[in-house]
Amino acid sequence: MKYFSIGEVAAEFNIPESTLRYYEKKGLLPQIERDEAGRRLFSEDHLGLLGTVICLKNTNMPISRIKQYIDWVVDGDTTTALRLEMMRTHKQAVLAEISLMTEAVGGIDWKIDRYVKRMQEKNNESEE
Amino acid sequence: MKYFSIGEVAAEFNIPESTLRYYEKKGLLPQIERDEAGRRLFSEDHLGLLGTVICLKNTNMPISRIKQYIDWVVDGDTTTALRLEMMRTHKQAVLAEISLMTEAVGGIDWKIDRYVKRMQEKNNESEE
DNA sequence: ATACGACTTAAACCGTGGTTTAAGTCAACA
DNA sequence: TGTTGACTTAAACCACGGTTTAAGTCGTAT
Repeated sequence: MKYFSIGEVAAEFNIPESTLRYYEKKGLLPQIERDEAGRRLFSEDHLGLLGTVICLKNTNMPISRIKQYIDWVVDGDTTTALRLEMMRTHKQAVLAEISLMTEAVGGIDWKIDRYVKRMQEKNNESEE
Repeated sequence: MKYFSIGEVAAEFNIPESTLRYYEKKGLLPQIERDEAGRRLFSEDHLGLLGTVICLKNTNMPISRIKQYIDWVVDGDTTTALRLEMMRTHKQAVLAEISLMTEAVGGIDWKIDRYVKRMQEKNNESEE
């Protein structure tokens, strides 16, 4: 099985190594092996897990909750129902936030329109 | 002109009074008048401004940048072009974040599907 | 008169999510 | 042999966005 150094993983996902260490410490990347010199060896599984962590982070799930999810993943198939429920709940929260932001974009557009018109008026005046 | 107490504004927008005081201190709500006893008097204009602040906050604009925007509003029409550019830039950032989240919802959906199937399999097994 | 509720202040405090620092280990290359 | 470069650790530090605390001032209702 192929393993990756922390530097490779950091480059691959374009995040600082310090963040990877921080995630491990917080329990988001469990059971990372080490080589003889104590250096982390990330497996393919860890890359997948990290992808999931980043996905959840991108949707503003707090670290403590991501940890809960990862703990359940580690626990195996007995936690499928719990994970399913968490993902369904989270999806609803994300959709709610997307609508909030989409609504706000409407307000921003409204301002943009006003400013564009104001700029046009200013230009017209200067041509008179 | 009608004025509103901090309690009324807090209730209207459903945010703590402490947050309104914090926003004033940070410069997001400028030129709030006071009554003889030193209590804040929010004008209708302030309600509008607060709506804008909340809109920008809902789209994750940092306080320092919201303050810049408000400063420009206070400066008047000479800053229209600056505000226009800021709103256009911000809109692009918000749209980018919305797509990031929308993409993440795809990943979440994928997990939901897997877990649903896994649950169904488990139920089938228990019926054998 | 007094007690209550709504308000005031400055300053201290808090959780979140990392980032930075300092000191050290190790492998490989000149 | 010695000096890079990639890694290790624990602990300190940071920005952000508020929230809480403590002590005090009003206006009004009983």
